[in-house]
Amino acid sequence: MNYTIGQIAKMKDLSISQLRYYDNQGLLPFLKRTEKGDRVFNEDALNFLELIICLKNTGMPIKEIKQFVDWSMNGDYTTPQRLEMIKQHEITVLQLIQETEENLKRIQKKIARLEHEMNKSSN
Amino acid sequence: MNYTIGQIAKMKDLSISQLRYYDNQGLLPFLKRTEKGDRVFNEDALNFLELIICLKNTGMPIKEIKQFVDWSMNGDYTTPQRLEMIKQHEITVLQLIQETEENLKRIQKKIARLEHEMNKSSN
DNA sequence: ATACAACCTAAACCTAAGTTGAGGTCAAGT
DNA sequence: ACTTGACCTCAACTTAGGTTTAGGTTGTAT
Repeated sequence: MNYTIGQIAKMKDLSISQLRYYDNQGLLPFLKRTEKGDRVFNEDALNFLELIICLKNTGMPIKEIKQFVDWSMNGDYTTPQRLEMIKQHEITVLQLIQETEENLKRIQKKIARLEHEMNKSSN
Repeated sequence: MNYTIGQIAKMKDLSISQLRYYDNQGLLPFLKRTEKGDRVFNEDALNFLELIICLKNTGMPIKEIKQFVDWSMNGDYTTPQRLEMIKQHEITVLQLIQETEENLKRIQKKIARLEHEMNKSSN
């Protein structure tokens, strides 16, 4: 199945200009074009894009994602580099989750205090 | 106990210019100054700062934090607004954690595939 | 006395991650 | 024929969140 940039934008909840921006930054080198020049996403492209979105949404900067993509296009001998990068990113994400959970606790404590305060002042 | 901006920066792992920037954006209205003009953080200020850092690190934009701070300085009748805002933020953070956990799974699958690929090519 | 460190302000500068605008191509429907 | 919609490029613009720079004050150690 093939998709246009507009269809992908809707599916993945990104803007069209965001997708074009990623392409310009070299994040989507696997994209084909029609004779007319329109970008074409096939299943493989969609799959790769999903990985890229995943890395982006977990805080990896675009430059770093580009390095990963460049390695991916460079064949199997780059597997060790990619593996190392993504393992490091896994650690980062695990830390992020943990810190966010601690922050969540603090937020919930604050909620409890504000609720207590509301009950007081309603008397 | 009172602290200087430099001490706070080290404690909270922020830059001094970041703290001054937050102050300029109106995030630290509780700060006192010495006669000389130096910022002074006391225990209350430190506590409030920690909440602000917590909101910031869970993705709340500075403008929104400022709204919260403004309400906080405006006395008890703003408790409902503050409560509503922070409850909404709790939901956002819960969603963020969940999405990040899903992304983590995808990253771990990718790691597994890359490791598999390395084993193959080492034969 | 003088040098150094730690603080200050205001304004200019910077980077990442996009968005917007002008001007253009093409295919489909009326 | 012509309008509409979906795509295109390239360059300029925007926004958030800071950092840097230049110039200045103050308190402490040598």
